[in-house]
Amino acid sequence: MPRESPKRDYELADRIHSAAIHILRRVRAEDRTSGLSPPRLSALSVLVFAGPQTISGLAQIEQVKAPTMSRLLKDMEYAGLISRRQDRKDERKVWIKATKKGERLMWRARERRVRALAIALKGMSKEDRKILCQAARLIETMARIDS
Amino acid sequence: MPRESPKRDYELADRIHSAAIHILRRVRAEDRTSGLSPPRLSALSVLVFAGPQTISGLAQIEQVKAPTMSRLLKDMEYAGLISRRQDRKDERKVWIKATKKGERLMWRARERRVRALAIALKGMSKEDRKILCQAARLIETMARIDS
DNA sequence: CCTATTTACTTAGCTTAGCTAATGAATTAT
DNA sequence: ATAATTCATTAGCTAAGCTAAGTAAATAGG
Repeated sequence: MPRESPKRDYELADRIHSAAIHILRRVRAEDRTSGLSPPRLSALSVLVFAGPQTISGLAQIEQVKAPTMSRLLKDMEYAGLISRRQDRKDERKVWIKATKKGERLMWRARERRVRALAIALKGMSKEDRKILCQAARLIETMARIDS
Repeated sequence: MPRESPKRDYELADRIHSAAIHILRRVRAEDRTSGLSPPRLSALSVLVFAGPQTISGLAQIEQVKAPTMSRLLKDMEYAGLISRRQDRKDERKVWIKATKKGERLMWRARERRVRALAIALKGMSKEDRKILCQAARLIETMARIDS
């Protein structure tokens, strides 16, 4: 329990928060070209990269209530991006899966999104990249620990 | 124009993006306790930490159209969080300023928000913190360069 | 075995936040 | 002087969030 220096922790947290906001702002602009809204894109992203989910499971992952997810999925199904299948054992559950079309759309969107960031990284030194890489890993670890 | 390694740039961008999402997810939960919605909190944050802005200026900073900002501010004024003053030279312009009440609310919200992150940093080694600090600085620089 | 409770999803109805289009008023350009 | 532009607002729409209430399936208790 070292508690190195509370004051600097506070400042550092502030800086990280600010940096996160700026990154996502930048990236959001790219998302608009996908034709899908951010909540739909985000839900689709889970389905594509983490596999099929039940509706309430997906709602939880996306930090949204079930009715909200239910409606998003209704529209996405209509658009041919996802498909449903009932659980064999428990007929209340509905498994949601990205369709081929949904997968293609997601990959393209992710490509654009990440490319926008990659462009910004292009001029950076090897050392700077290493720092960013390590920082990203630290944050991912941090995020996984609780919740 | 070195272009170190496009492939790894791509991966790194992906990781940073993911890290940013996780940070903001975590922090958003804190914001709910402020009683202010995220767009309002964010606009207020600009007013408190960057000083008074015109309405269209603030809209631009928040990446929102003028009518959207206009309505947000109407409600925030009603809540006593901001005040308006016409520009002396150009009577079309309206300068928006956070009130004392707005400032207090913002500081408390920021405090909670940042504290949530600071808790996660608490157990980290000096080296890890340094990496995060440098990374945050790099990202801020990166974000300021274009747009 | 039947009833009661819980769980998964949907529907209905509300609020907030985003947008565009159109308006009014002030400024700038021709 | 008039035309074009700029700043803010209003009106009216859509999307996305919520809660409350409803249906159907699964589970628990007596």
